[in-house]
Formats: sequence, C-alpha cells, structure tokens
Amino acid sequence: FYYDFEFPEPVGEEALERLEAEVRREIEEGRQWERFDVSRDEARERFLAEEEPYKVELVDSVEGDISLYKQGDFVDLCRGPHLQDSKPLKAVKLLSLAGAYWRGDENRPQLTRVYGTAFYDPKDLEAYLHRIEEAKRRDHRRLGKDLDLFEFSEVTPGMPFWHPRGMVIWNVLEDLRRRENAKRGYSEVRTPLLYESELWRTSGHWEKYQEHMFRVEVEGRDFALKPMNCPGHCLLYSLSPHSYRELPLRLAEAGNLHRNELSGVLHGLLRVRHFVQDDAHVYCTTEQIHDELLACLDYAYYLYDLFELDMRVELSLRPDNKLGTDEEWDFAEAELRRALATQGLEYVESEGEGSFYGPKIDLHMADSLGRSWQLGTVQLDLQMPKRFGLTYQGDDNVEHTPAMIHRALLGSLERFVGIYLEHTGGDLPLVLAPEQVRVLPVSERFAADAESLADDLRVHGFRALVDEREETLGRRIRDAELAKIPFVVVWGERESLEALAVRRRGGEQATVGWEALLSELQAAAKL
RNA sequence: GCCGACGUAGCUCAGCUGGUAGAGCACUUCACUCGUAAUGAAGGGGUCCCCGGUUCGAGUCCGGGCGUCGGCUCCA
Repeated sequence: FYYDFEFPEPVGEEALERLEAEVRREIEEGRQWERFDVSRDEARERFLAEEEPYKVELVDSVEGDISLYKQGDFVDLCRGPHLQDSKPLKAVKLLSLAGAYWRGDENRPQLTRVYGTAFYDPKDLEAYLHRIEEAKRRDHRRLGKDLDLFEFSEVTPGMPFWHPRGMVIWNVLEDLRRRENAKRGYSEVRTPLLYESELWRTSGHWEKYQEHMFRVEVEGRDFALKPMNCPGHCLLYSLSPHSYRELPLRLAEAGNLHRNELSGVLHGLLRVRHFVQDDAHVYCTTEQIHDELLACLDYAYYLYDLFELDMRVELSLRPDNKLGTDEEWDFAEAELRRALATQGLEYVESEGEGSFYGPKIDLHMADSLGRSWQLGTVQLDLQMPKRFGLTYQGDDNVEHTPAMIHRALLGSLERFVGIYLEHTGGDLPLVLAPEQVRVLPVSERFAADAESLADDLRVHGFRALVDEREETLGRRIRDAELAKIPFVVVWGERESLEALAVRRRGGEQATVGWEALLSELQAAAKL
C-alpha cells in the first residue's frame, strides 16, 4: 500500500524503525482506501499542483485513464488492486531500506525504497521470517565455510581460494567436462591470459568493457587480462588457414578469466572477479548451425539431468548497442528459436538482453532465496568471425566467413558449485562429496582395522578417511553428520567384513557385507 | 559504482553512558577406551578491519578508506 511519510534525515535504520512504528499504529487505528479513476489530464494537474514531478512523469508515461487511491487526504497512483481496509492486516514488518534508481536508470536520481511485508496472521509472518532463516542455512557461503570448501580474502576481493575439499568437487566437474568434450568432438586448447589492448579493440570489448578489465602496463604497452576466451580462440583460429573439411571446429577451454566487477555486485561464488567457465567455441558453416545448436542444448541438458537441475530458459534478443545488421540478427534469432523448438524447450524472450555480438539462450537457476542466476549460455555470433577476419576455404574454392557459437554449460564452475550447494543444502551426492566414507573405530583398539578398511576403499577409488580422534563414538558420529559425509562405517567388536555397520547421511543404519557396500558405492559414484 | 547496515579469538557472537577485552564452539594437554548427533578437567590464542582526528585515555566518539551483507544498476 502507499503511505505518506515524511522521512527523517538522515535516512537510516532509525528512520525505518520510526516508519514501522507509525505504520503499525495507523493499521491498528484502522485505515480505508478508496479507488477512483480520473483522466490523464486531471491526474497530471493534481500532481503538478502537489509538486510531485515523479508522479507527473508516471502519469505521462501511462496509457489511458489513471486509477488513484485515497487514504484520508492522501491520494496516490496505483494501478490496483489495492487493499481496501487495514483491518485484516495483523502483522507488518519493514525489512530493509535500499537506494533504487528512478525507473531503473542509473543515470537518474536514486530514491529510497522501503521493503516490507504484511500478513493476515502473525503466525504467517513468523513462518515467513523463519523460512528466510532456513534459507540462510543453505547459503553456499555458509556451507563453504562449514564444509571447508573455499574462502575469500580482503586482499583480493571476489577471488575465491579453493580448499582441498573444494578442489575435489572442482576436479570431479573438470573430469566430467573433459570426458564429455572428448565424447562430443571437442578439441581442448589453451590460450594466453594476457593480451595487448589491440585484441580487445578488434573484438569490440574494449569500447564497452575496458573499465571492467584488469589492465597491466608493461614496458609502455597496454595489456589486459582476458575477461572471456572468445577473442583468444578467434586469434588462435586466425593463426592458420582452414578448410570446410575441418568444420565444425569445436575449441574448448576452461580458461581463467578476470572481470573487475563493481564492488557492490560481488556475491560469494555466484559473482566473482576470477572464474573459470566450461567454455567452448564452435566454428561452423551456416548449414551446420542448426545441428550444432542442438548438440549444445543436448549436451547442456545431459549435464543438468545428471545433477537433477531444473533450468529456466531465456532467449535474449538484440540489444541497443548491437554490432551487425538487422538481417543478421533476424537470422541468428530465428536459428535460436528453431533450435529451442526442435529441442522442445519452453522459454521466455527477453528483448534487449542479448550480447552485443549475438542473441543467446540463457539457462538460469535460482539460489536459496529465489534469486535467479545464469549458469549456461548458448550464443550464436555472426560478428566476431568477421571482425577477426576468420575464413575457411569452401568446396567452391572460395573463402567464406564461418559462424561462431559460444557456449558454456555449467557456466562458471564457481557459480555452478555455489548454486549446486544451495540446491542440495550441502548434501552432495556421493560423486561430488569431498569425503565419501568415514570409518569410525569404536575405540583405539580398532584403529588399525579401521585404517585398513579405509585403505581398501581408497584402493577401489573412493575418498575414505578414518576419524581416530579420542572422542566418544557419539561425538564422532555427530561430526561426520555435520560434515555431511554420505557414508559412515563403524568398526568395533561386533563388526566383520561380512557384517559392516553402515550409517547413511541422515541417520539410516544398516548392516551390510563388504561386497554389498562396495557395489552400492560404485553404483552411486557413477556420473 | 550507488543506498542502507555491519566489521571484536579459526567460527558464532557479547562488551551499557570512553578507563586499555569476554563466552560457546574449534585448537592443545591430561584423564576416560567409549556402540550411532556434543565425556570431563586444565591450558594456549586478540594489530578489537586499516589510516587519521578528538581526549589524560578510544573496541566504544568523529572523518576518510577497505571489506562483507541486503537492495539498485551492471553482468561481454
């Protein structure tokens, strides 16, 4: 609802508290809101008289008649519907203050936005706040600390330090990437981290993104760390001549990328300044575009299915600052739509959200608080190859310009791990669990046996450790549970290889033989 | 970058109106040799984010910076 409030200066938490008290008081006293429609001119005149330039602007930008709502003497714009009476409101909480640019434009003034929520039942408010608290326990930044996966340092903001346990996850993903790339006809390449600014001018990134690049001056020459792999790949392509027989040429590289993101947007692993994408660029003929797009989407969904992820699909169309002609964009957008249709994917279209060199299919997932993050992307680019003068010799003995598909499927590995931690709440499947099995000797007497059991597991390729600390069994069970270890094997007087005491994450217990345990682990560890 | 909040031990946090720092967990040592989510005792550990100012004296007050969190904008 709208509320007329003189904001105390300075705007801050104290103001928020005062506002909340005021709102509570008014609601308790009871307020009514009444709707009435007026013509645009009438609305305009009213807000002009009130010296409300923002409201005048809103009136001017709306089509047709205007609906207003009235509370006592206070009248404001509202498209409606609007609550008519405050009586049913039983719980109100103002959550936070934030600056928000007027009409979402950073070049315009910033107004103070108040976030709040209201419920018909105080219990619902409590439940809502509880849900937010719960979500915080799934926060990947929390889990990264608790599970000893990664951390950050003030000395290099936005650049993760991966701990040994985090690297286990990383390497599993990296192995998967290598294996599937090999299967799907990609060639692995490796390109430099630093390039002279000349390269970025050629690609067009310099003009748009130079403030966001890490620049290095060496002996009077201006270098920049690569913020993406594509120009390097184009450069690589251009270094030797190509025949149509080589196409499609699929170049893959999990290169280290640096982007100097604005300090205010950094967010754990989900938005970082140093990251690695499971990146690849496919150079192909026009005729090959469709099949290559399909192969990319197929590959992407193969990965998402492995991890049981539901992606939101967005088709991002030509932006204002696009390179190339409308005809090229018509063609590229149509190709992406056709691929999505063939693949049978539901998607929403986003005008103006495409990259400057081409439209893209973006694959999004939500974090624990419902915020949406882009993971995968498949982009069709007809511009970079031209800018880099890339060619291939056709069967007609004439030089042609190839098309280029940019694709990252998990997206950045950092972001993928972050989102996946939130998705699973840290209960990683066996394949990704840094420590898969923990063996607990009941007492010191059984330590040697426990160690040899863990050894056997390691020989079979599992990540198994023994917790030999002189702590009670209960204590070590608890620690294993908190560390979210998928399998705990207790070894003592009563156990033998025929009868192992196996506890699964969550508390379920069973007695199983060695062979059975091994085959269960092997089945679960397959990716 | 912008708006708001926050920054104290490895972690989570307490520290009232300025008098030079504390808890729980973790860690170390000792005792216990243990049966499915916390055994007990003792001990070590701090540039109170950084720089400057006010003051006899600053974790505490003021200014600037850095970082983090929630939004906004951005995301090649």
